[in-house]
Amino acid sequence: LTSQRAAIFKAIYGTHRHLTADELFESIRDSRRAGDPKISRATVYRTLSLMEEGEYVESVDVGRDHALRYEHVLGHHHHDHLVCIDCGRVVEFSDDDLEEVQLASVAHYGFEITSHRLYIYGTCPECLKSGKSGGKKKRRQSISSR
Amino acid sequence: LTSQRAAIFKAIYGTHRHLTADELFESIRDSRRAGDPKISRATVYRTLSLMEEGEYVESVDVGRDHALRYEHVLGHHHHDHLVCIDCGRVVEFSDDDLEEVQLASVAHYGFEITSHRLYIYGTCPECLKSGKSGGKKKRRQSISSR
DNA sequence: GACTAGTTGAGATGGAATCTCATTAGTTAC
DNA sequence: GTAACTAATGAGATTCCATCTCAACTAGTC
Repeated sequence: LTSQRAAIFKAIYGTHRHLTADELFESIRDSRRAGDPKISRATVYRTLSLMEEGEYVESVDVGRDHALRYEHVLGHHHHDHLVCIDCGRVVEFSDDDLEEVQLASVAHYGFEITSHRLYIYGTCPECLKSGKSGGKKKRRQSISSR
Repeated sequence: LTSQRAAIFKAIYGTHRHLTADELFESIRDSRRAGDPKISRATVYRTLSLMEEGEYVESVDVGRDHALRYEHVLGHHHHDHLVCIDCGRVVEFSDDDLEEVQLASVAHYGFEITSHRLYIYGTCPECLKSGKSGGKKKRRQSISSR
């Protein structure tokens, strides 16, 4: 465990935000705190891979046109995302039954399942109330990840 | 409707495979069939965006280290995707129970649900057999779960 | 101190997708 | 038929995220 790795660890476990590798890199590089070492992007990426493999962090793919974000995972539970197509609001949710049914659905294909990604799109209560839905579609939303 | 667009349309509706923009581009460029026009990558990407917006095709995100794949969507029933993170193979599946459980999971948030996307990632039986799957690929695969 | 193994930093590289802008094709007006 | 407009195209440059390369560094061992 080098001082670079410790700094990354500290940064990720010290916030509840979902950080990108680059945000992490910049925050450590620009930090004036004592003990924060010199660091390079390569090290951040390498360390995040290691941490992901060791299941200390998890990456969240917010869409093809955004960098991956990372969240710490010790003491946290898996969740999916409910997205408002009008205002872009994201709600996290989780449901163990759902997880089970998902796995059951594909069991007979013989894959070794490692992960999944579920996005549910709709209009949130606030947007429904303000009645604007049905207006302009979010052209990018359909791409789900561009 | 230009001849380029027609060629793209024809190519995508002429197969059940899930093609990447680049595969599409190459197949049209290299085609010696009469009527297939000169084409550029930019046109392919532009046309795919248009077709997606018009709901003629849908993009399938096979993972961060693979290009997006496209499938035609007219005359098809909703389905989800089971994706091999090693070879990129995509299996379509659908399960009405799963759909119901999904809706039930988020019912209490008060959203008016319009659509969803579910990708389940794993290693397909063939790749499992060829045994290479512990190797280098793992890290790139981005996940929002597990 | 010299050997070895593992880690690091800076910049080069890679791949997918987008953008720029001059050229071309298609329409309409006269 | 052709001049004037408008829209679409192609080639290559560009962007962005992520990975790779490789020389320099560190830490532990003998």
